[in-house]
Amino acid sequence: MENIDDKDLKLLKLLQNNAKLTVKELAREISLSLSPAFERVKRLENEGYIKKYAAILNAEKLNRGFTVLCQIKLKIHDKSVGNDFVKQILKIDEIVECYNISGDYDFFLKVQAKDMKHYQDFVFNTLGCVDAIGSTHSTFVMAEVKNSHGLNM
Amino acid sequence: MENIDDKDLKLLKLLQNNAKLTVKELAREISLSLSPAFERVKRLENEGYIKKYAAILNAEKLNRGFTVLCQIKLKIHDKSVGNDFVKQILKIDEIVECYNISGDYDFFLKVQAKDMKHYQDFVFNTLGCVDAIGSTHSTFVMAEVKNSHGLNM
DNA sequence: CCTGAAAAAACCTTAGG
DNA sequence: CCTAAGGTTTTTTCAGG
Repeated sequence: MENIDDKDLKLLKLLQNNAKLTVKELAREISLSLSPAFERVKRLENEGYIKKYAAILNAEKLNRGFTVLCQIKLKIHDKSVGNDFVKQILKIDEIVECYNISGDYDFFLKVQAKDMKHYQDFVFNTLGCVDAIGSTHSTFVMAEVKNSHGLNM
Repeated sequence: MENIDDKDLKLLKLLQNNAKLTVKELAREISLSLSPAFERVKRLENEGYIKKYAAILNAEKLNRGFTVLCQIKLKIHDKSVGNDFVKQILKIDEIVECYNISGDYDFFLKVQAKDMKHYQDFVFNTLGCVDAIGSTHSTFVMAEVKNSHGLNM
């Protein structure tokens, strides 16, 4: 893994916050001229520091403003059941994140639904069809206090 | 709130996945010519469907690949303590997300640290200095199974 | 690492259908 | 909604220090 300096880090911060900044603007921010700034951005992209550029969408306006944190226990802890579970999780749109976790539960899901009614339907009719699931525990998000959409550096 | 059609939805999906697509490419994908495609994107931006454009960074390469889900109970449940807590949370870099939640705990944090050692230091020296906190419970992420970095539509 | 120039591409607007 | 044109800006490359 290669090294990055303060200017690279600043570029990453700036682009994380606003991917539409032009090379000219970035160059000014890091006190370099256009060419080296451009080269740095390309290097950060090529070396994988920047995974991709994405539009951050408004979940509320797209009927996905109801966030639930859902913990899951598998019925049986073997490889094939786990693989089966993962395969199904990947196909479910409401699940935006899934982590294999330590503790009493096996998986942690972040679910984005329209509202409580939608979530109930999701639990019964979507999760309910995932055979590997033993039990679930839902925690409801009442308010989003902080969401950096990335790293704070 | 205005309505969006299938083409708008497709634009949002495409841009969520890759914000660097040109208007020409987007136009081709939704089978429209350049001008209306351009107008649609601007409309989606202006009406707030697109909150911003961001570079998605590689947490691993930036020494933030160790993810912990941390639940927090406040000492006292009054407005000033809550506000105080929130104000401090916003300033802590390792905390990338924070939600006010239902259930036994009051807040849910997603923490990105370098490694366990860094996390331990974070719990003792950073969270340890947040006066409002009554108790914490850490759940460690062993593997990221799914992360859409947005909505699945 | 830098400056500066310049080609190529994309953006954005406007006019007309 | 479309095409087409044209100015502006940005991207990208390249020569030379």
